[in-house]
Order: sequence, then C-alpha cells, then structure tokens
Amino acid sequence: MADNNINANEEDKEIVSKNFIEQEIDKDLAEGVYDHVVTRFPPEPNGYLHIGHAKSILLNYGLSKKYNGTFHLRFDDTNPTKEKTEFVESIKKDVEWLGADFKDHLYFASDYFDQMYEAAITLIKKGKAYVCDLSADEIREYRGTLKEPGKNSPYRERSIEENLDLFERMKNGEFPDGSKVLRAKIDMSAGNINMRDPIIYRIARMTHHNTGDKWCIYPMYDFAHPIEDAIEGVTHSICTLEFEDHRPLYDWVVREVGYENPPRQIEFAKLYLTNVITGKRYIKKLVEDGIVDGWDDPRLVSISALRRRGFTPESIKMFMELSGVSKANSSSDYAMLEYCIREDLKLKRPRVMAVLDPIKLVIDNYPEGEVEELEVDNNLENEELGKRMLPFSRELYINRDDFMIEPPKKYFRLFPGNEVRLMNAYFVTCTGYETDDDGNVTVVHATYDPETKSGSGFTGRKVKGTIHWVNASTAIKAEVRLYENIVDEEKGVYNEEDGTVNVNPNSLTVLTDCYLEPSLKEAKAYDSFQFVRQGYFTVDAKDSTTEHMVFNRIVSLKSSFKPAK
RNA sequence: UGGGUCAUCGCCAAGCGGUAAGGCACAGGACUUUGACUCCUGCAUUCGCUGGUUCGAAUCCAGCUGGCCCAGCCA
Repeated sequence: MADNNINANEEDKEIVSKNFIEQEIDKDLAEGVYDHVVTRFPPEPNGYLHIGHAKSILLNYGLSKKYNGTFHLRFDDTNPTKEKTEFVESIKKDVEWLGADFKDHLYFASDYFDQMYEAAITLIKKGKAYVCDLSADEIREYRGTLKEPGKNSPYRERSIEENLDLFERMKNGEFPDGSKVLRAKIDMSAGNINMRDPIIYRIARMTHHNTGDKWCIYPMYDFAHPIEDAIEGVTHSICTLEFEDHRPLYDWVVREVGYENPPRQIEFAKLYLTNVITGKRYIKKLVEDGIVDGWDDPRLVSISALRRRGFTPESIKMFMELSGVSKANSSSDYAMLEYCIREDLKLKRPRVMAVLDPIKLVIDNYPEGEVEELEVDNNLENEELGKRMLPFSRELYINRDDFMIEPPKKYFRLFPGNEVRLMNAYFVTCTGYETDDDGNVTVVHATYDPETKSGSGFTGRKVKGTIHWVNASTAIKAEVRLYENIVDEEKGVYNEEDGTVNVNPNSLTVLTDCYLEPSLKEAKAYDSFQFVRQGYFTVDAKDSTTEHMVFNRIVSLKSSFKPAK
C-alpha cells in the first residue's frame, strides 16, 4: 500500500511540466543539434551575489543535473577595473553553499585571452574586423540613434594587412589607451544597434587580477562571451532577457570565428522580489550610507545575507522551483520565499522555547528549590532529531503577551482563573498576579497539576492554550534581533527620481532581555529554530559571543489570533 | 512607421486547436502539547483589446493597446 503511494507521488512529480528552456533543450537533443548538455554560470567578479544570481546558478546547475550534463563556474573577468580576487572567493563560496557543484569545472575568461586574440586575427583575416581610430565620442556619433541608422567609419575599409599590423601594435602597447579599437565589420544601418560594427577589443592599461600586466588590450563582452562558451563546449548559454538583442551578435561571433557545434544562447526573465531592494545600486547606497551594517546585513537579499539570516540552500532552491522560469517580467511575492523556509525548517529543526519579553511565573504549589528534568522530543514529526532535557522548577519566565488581566474574546492563554499548558510540561492555572506602582504586571502566580505532566497520557481535561516558558534560574540570556523587510511598505521601495531608498524605520528591533532554554547553548552558527508565535530564528555567528547569543528572526509564523475589538 | 521581447486569478505559472493545472496569498471549517503544522472547503464562464478562420480558439491569422530591454572603448 505504502509503495503504491510512493509510486503515485513519484509519477506526480514526473508530470510536472517542463519550463520553456527544458523544452528547447529537448528539441535540440531530439533534432541532434547537441547530444549532451553543458551549462554555465558566468559571473563577473565585481561584487556580491544576490538572490537573482541564485536563480541563474540553480537554473543552470539544475539543467546540467536533469540532462546528465556538466555545469561550469566561469568568471567573466574581461574588465579588470571592476574585478577583484576577493569577489572571486566570495562567489565561489556562495555557489558552493547553494549546492551547485561545479567539480573541477572552474574557469576564468582571462585564461582564454590568447585564444580570443587569435580569434580576432581570424576575423581580421576574413575581412570581418578592422581597427578604428575614431574617438569614443565619434564612435557614438557614427553609431546613429535608436531610430536613425549609423554611418560607416572612415577607417572601415582599411586593408587586411594594415589591420593585422595595427592590431598587433595595439597588443604590443604602441598606442595610448582609447586611441584605437578593433571593431567587427557588420552593418552600420542595422536596426539592432549591437550589430552596428560593435567594438570587440579596446586598449586599456589595467592590471588584471589574474593576468597582471600581460595585456594592454581587453576583449569586450559581446566578443569574449561566445568564445568563452564555445571553448568550454557549452551547449546552452543561458542568460537574462536584456541580452536578447545581443544574440544575433553572439551567433555572428561563433559563426565567423568558425566554431563547430556552437553554443546556443537562451534568455529568461530575471528574478525580482516584492518588498525588498534588489537593485545593486540601491543596496550599495544602503551599505555606503551605513543604513545597514554591510553586504551581509540580514535585511538584504545577497546570498551571504540570506545565509546569515538563516535561509537554507534547500529553501532557496525550493523557492526557485516554485517561482518557475519564463520570459515574462515578473516579481515574485516575498511571502513565497517565507513559505519555503518555513516548509524546509519545520521538519528539520527542533521546536524550542524562547521568552522575548519576560515576566515571571511562580508555581506556588511547586516545591521550592526543586529542579525537575523533563525529557522532550526535539520534533514530534521527525524522530531523527532526538530528545533534549528541559529543566523545570518553581520560578519560570513566560512571555508578557501570554498573560492578560482582562482577556479579549477568544484569548486562549493565561488570565486569572484560566488553565493552560506549559509546553512540554504541566497544566497550570492562573491564581493571581502582582503589579508595580504603575500597574504593570511583574509576577504571575499559578498552581500546577502534577497529573498533567507532558507525555503522561493525561486526558482528564483539555486546555485551549499552550504557552512557552523557560526555567528562570537556568535560562540563557540572549539578544534577539527582529528583522523586517527594509523597504518602507507605505512609501514604496525607492524614489525613482532622486534615488532615495525608503527604509522601514522598524526594520531592525533589538531585544536585549530575552531568555532561551539552556539546550540552545549547543547551537551552532546559523542554526535555525522554531519558536512559538514568534517565528523562526537563527543563531547569528557574526555577532555572537559565548555569554551573549544573538538570534536573528527569519520569518514570522502565521498567527490567526486576532484580538477582538 | 528603429530593433527586440512580453501580456493567463492579488503574486508566480502550466497550457502548444478540443472546451482554464498547480503553488503562494487570502477566506471559511476540522484537528492540535506551537493560535504553527496537517486536513478539508472556497477562490479566472475566462486568458490585454478588437475583429477573423474553425463544428470548436488562451492556443491560428490580422489590427490595436500596454509593459520591459537596446544608442558603455561595462557585463
């Protein structure tokens, strides 16, 4: 019986429709265009990866797995001014963390500079490229506009011999930066501006993080990228929509340079998320203005920030699978990301207890000085997580909002005369409370019923509410940081006109007087836990100290309690 | 009359000429040692608009409308 169910589920999964890229690959395979699949993630090492990159990484990696192919990580490092080794390392770390195993397929575009140089010579020899002496401004003028065609460069008809000579001298450093470029000879009247004799090599004396000062000419993206793909035997070069216009040029390059079995470029829509800042320039502004405490501030959506906030690679992968892939510009709901991390964590992590805003609960009929160790299942639905011990005694802390003097309707928690379950422990009945001079509750009194001990099988009566508690004398004192989306929901994400970013003033709340159960002492960096009515939390390695743990909130649990008005 | 591309529920997204999948969100209800989870139930007579072809159109054709991308010696 069970087997049937499992099979049924597996069949269900098989039925899940393929995205349009998979359909294209199927077609290529069926038509014999390719007999295998090689994909790649080609970041420029000029910054931190964010959730948008995660889509590309997981998409490309996932495709290579599905088709039993190969996945490459290639650094597209053709512009030394922006690139740093530091970014190379962080990108590798993030890609690995996401589980995209590139094995030994780690490449650098800069390792292909010799081949690119040869390819340029090939084009020159075919009369398909020429050295142009126009200045940057002149080239822009000659390029025409979106609606008007461009005009030919006066240098367009130089002889092959002259071009060969000039290009070699460009390489040899005989000309100053910017004085000459190598251009593909295509069509200055093309409707597609990318085809109006695009620049494929520029002179620029820059020290490259990988090749040092070996080169003073560097290839442009449109020329370099197709060659990189072709050299590596990439079959499907998957990139985002804004490169659709570049595809004719991509195809032109692989064709004219003469690659057999050239790669095919396929474009998909970028991932946008609601209620977060995804734009690099705005994130940069937040970092530079000190509004956040760095690129890995948990309120950001860089991979490192998501990791620090407690998102798991699995949750991000699930999110990408749920979001799908298409060519329609769209913006995924942040709630879907939250759903994924809840879904992933609920069976994986223990349900532990925390008190964020403590008031003391005294069990008046519990023997003074006695401490009882209760054995608790870490996760009732997942026995693999084992058990832990929980101390219980006369004086506990409970959350302030778990007690009310005058409860509204449908309030199931503690109030005078009401009985609730202390999670994993006993039923307690509220017998009274103490207040300070201002009328604030300072202590809640209760009595417990020994027969109702958790796990004892007591069925005599039921209670509607279950609350968290920690033993006062053994609890860990902790700092808890509650992160909300950094974007101000009322004012919107940012002001398009002046680039102002609207930040939710309550995006970070620091609670310093929190208590956690002692089992959390063993928590590791970025471990996540579930807490009742207060969400999912993760230990933040960056700010933790041994005596003062720091927890970040990942997401809130959904709560259907709405105080009556 | 520049080129490219997209348009299916609040948000994603299937659909590929045979009479609108699914997920998120939301709303009810059941259950409950987390007001969570789980489980039920509801949620597009309609696919940007207008025509046309067809027995039959979200799917084909024509026209229109709207969004996004492109004029870096960035990627």
